[in-house]
Amino acid sequence: MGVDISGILVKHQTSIRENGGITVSIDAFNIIYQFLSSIRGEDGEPLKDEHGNITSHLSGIFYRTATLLENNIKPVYSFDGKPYRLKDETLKERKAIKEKNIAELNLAMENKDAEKIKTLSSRINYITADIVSESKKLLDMMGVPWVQAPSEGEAQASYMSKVGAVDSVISQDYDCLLLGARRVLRNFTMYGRRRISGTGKFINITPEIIDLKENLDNLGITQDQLIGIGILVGTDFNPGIRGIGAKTGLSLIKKYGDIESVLKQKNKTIDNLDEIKEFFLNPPVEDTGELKFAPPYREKIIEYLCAEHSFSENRINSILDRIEKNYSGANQSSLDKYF
DNA sequence: CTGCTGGA
DNA sequence: TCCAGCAGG
Repeated sequence: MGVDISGILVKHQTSIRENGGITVSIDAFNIIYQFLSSIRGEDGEPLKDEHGNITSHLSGIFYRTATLLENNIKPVYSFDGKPYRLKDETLKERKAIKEKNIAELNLAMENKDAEKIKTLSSRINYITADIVSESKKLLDMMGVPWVQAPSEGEAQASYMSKVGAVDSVISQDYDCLLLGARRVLRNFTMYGRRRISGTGKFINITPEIIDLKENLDNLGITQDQLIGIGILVGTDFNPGIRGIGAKTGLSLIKKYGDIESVLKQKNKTIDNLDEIKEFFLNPPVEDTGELKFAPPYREKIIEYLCAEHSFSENRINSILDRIEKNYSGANQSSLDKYF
């Protein structure tokens, strides 16, 4: 997914603890999609409340956000607006369906459920307008700000790190670096072992931090050249040049100076090259005002998650207790002011 | 994905 | 006490 320039990047192992106090941006659609495909019950379906409404996104957002807040990390969620004009909607949709089917297929294979494997292709999940509005509503109740990106949420999230509105972007995608994010945190809330899909094997996952300036200095290239490497390798907007991976891309860009010269030497073309470059250099984004955080509004959250959506009151209360430790100085008037 | 629990 | 495996909604 995204731009695979992993092979040329310097990464540092980090931990949630040593990042206490920072502010981070998160591409909301990206993680909601992950939650919908990975938070599932034994039947392989997303979690649902007693009325049959999907709740995997609420579960994921609540627990993920809580983990960050408990560690004194302040998240801002960036929601997709209009897709960038270069994004091929049909391809994007097919890609999403494919990814979901792969995730479900892995699950079915683990369960050795032959019948389920057959029905996979007919089951498709979309991020609906309800899922989006429910997610925003929960964030409001948790006192966590979100921004509506004019276009791609990832571009907006990266821009906030670029201009210092947040410290880092939490993302698995290296696209953020092409988009100018100063720092990217990967595997940030994962700890210990993670199952490799399909196989029964586990690998150790550790959070890592990637610093843009450090990497540009280390590689001896400019931001424009990094973008050139990314486009040669392939982005969401172009398939990339066959035979060019991150390392080859780097040496070609360093040898010839820019992507145009590389393409000329290789006698290749990339459709919409200028527009793709423009997207990474100057994507549609907006300056955000002051990001306001507030203590979670316990009664509203209990009402929403437990009464309306069948979550366990014990569980939600104990998580809220943990979050509230970071807001011990807050008083009732600040709560009233916020809502 | 993350919390919780029961067996070692 | 620890962590693998299961439950959550």
